[in-house]
Amino acid sequence: MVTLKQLAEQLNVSVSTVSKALHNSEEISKDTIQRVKELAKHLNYQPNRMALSLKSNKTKTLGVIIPNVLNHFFAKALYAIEMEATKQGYNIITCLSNELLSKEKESLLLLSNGSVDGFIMSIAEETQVENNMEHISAILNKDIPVVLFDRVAEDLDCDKVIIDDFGASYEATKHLLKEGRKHIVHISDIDELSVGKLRKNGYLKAIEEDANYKNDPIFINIGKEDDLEVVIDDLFKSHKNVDGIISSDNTSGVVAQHKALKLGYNIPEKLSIIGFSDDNVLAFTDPKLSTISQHTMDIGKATVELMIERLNQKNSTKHETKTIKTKLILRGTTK
Amino acid sequence: MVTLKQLAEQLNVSVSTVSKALHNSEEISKDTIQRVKELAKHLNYQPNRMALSLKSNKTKTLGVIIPNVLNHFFAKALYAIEMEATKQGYNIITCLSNELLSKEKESLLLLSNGSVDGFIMSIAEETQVENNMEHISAILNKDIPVVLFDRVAEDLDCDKVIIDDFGASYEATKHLLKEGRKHIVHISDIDELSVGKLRKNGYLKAIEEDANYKNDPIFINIGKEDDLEVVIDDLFKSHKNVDGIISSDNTSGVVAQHKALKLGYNIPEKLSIIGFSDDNVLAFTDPKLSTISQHTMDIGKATVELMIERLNQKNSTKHETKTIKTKLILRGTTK
DNA sequence: AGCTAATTGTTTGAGCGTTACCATAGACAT
DNA sequence: ATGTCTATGGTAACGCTCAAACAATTAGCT
Repeated sequence: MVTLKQLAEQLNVSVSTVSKALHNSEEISKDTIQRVKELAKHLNYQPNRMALSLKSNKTKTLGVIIPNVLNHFFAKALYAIEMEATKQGYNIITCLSNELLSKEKESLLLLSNGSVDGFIMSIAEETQVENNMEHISAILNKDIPVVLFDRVAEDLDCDKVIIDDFGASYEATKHLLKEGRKHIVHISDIDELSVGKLRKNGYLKAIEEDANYKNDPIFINIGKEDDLEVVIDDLFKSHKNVDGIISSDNTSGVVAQHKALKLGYNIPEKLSIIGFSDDNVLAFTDPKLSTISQHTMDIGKATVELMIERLNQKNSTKHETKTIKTKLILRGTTK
Repeated sequence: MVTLKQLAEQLNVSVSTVSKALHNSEEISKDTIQRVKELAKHLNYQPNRMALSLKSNKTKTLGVIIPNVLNHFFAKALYAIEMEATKQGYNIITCLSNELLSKEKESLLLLSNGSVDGFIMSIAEETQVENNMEHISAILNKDIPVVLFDRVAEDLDCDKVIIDDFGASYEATKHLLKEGRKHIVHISDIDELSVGKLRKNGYLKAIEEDANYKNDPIFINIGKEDDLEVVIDDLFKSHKNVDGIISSDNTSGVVAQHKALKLGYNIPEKLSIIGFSDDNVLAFTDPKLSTISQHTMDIGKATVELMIERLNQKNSTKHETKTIKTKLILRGTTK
């Protein structure tokens, strides 16, 4: 890499002159500025990032910790985060916690040595289950900003971006109730997660509020070890009269639809399905799955925006929680 | 952040003593070493990454440039790369080219200022279409190592990790021929990509070699603007007698299967399907889709391994191209 | 005992590539 | 002379490491 020193030597001026010239300093003569810039361009000079960071104590880099990139929601969030960060002149260092507390801890630790200006993260499952947030508090105590998205923790004092999981689920369930459904099932593979609980409660609330709904709520939990398809097969075996399904993740709604069609359920006449899904699954469904759109791009964007704001006025201002609107998109699997 | 200087002041020794003590230098007395380490631990000292990098001219960071994270193959590759990099003590800065030459160029440029020790990348579609590799050569000329995976460029002199696209497609087609299929279609949404061409040619070769196969090859190209579902509907309309399908991407095989089943095709009795798919789509298929497994985890791992090798012996050794084995996995959509 | 020589433990200083601040040299005006 | 520009150079600092210098002790030798 070409350095200021090399430019200075070739031009027979001092390093500081070169530095100033490249910054268009008033102190330097037009002529010198031009000579310096020409050579710099010619030699393809780029200021060394590490030296800059060392000097300024800013890295222009964000640490992004994602529980699972193979989950479409997080892949899309990463996509949105990368886009917005790039737009704002930041790079992202991506770490995957793989839902493990240990990996999350390690990433946080390893990057808190001046590698990044702040962290954007969604909390790993294990971390939420064990409710162990010390590693995150530790980062906050070091005055490194953290913005949480989607899976957040109540008691962490930092910026957050969430959706109204409770409300979205409540609304979707209400819709099924309005259709007159009497046996509505809630399927979830994220029962222990904050968002999972909220979605479940939204469903529950809607059902409990409905005076005409006489049946008990039905919760189907997909455990880590469970085979989604088997669980859903079992569901239809044990609950032949199910006529509404709310799925709290991207895939189980689709699988439920497939299984139901195979069993001869008439969708949406006899059975309605709504999934917390992205449109990447639509091509696999017929009729097209009705979904709760999470506006993942907006989530990612808002996350980065909050972070940058925070970085630009580190101290002051109270922490903010931004709620991104969801949207119930009715397609072919609902009436 | 705590610095050596702060430790030194508190302990009344010089900065270099502290530095050496933390490195267990022989020169420092046991006693001092212990005192230093205790305080360091107590104050949670972490060496400043930027200072280290500036000094050593190593960042322990890799730039990873991915064409599209929403594509499951790349998400999985990213996953594998992150895992292996972390294992080897490297961080990754992730950039998404979104299939654009301009974005790819920019990422390469921005990170080549000492931000990373090397680049791992799969080439953007636009870059391959325009066959413009100058930005990558430029990086190589700067002596920054690059490892390409999956989508590579013949004439770039660097390490590469690929699969035998031609062979895999050839083998899969052969299988369909062995089943006695007479109207085999090749569906692709990556026709302009190096890998797309190879897969197509593998299919073609197998068909041409088969003396008993009398029909013309049938190529279905999914363009950027096309609606996959519409194109596949059209396929079945215009080629009612299709009895074999090779799909060169993760989703079109699945969609083809759905459409075919809906139209009443008997799978696999009357129609066989093989996709270049990962197992994430299996839950959406019934019978289960037969696939060419690309061993994406191995690809990612090999990529990082090649990179680390290269970094550890920068000069010397000729560049290597590693071919990861594929595997034809026959499930329910083939006989 | 009295000297050098080796050993031990520490400090000094330079340098990685930058930038910010301060200093200085020369030209010119007062 | 003194002051005021203009254009440039020098130095320190960011946090770290490494080579070299140094001081203080200990060992070795006559």
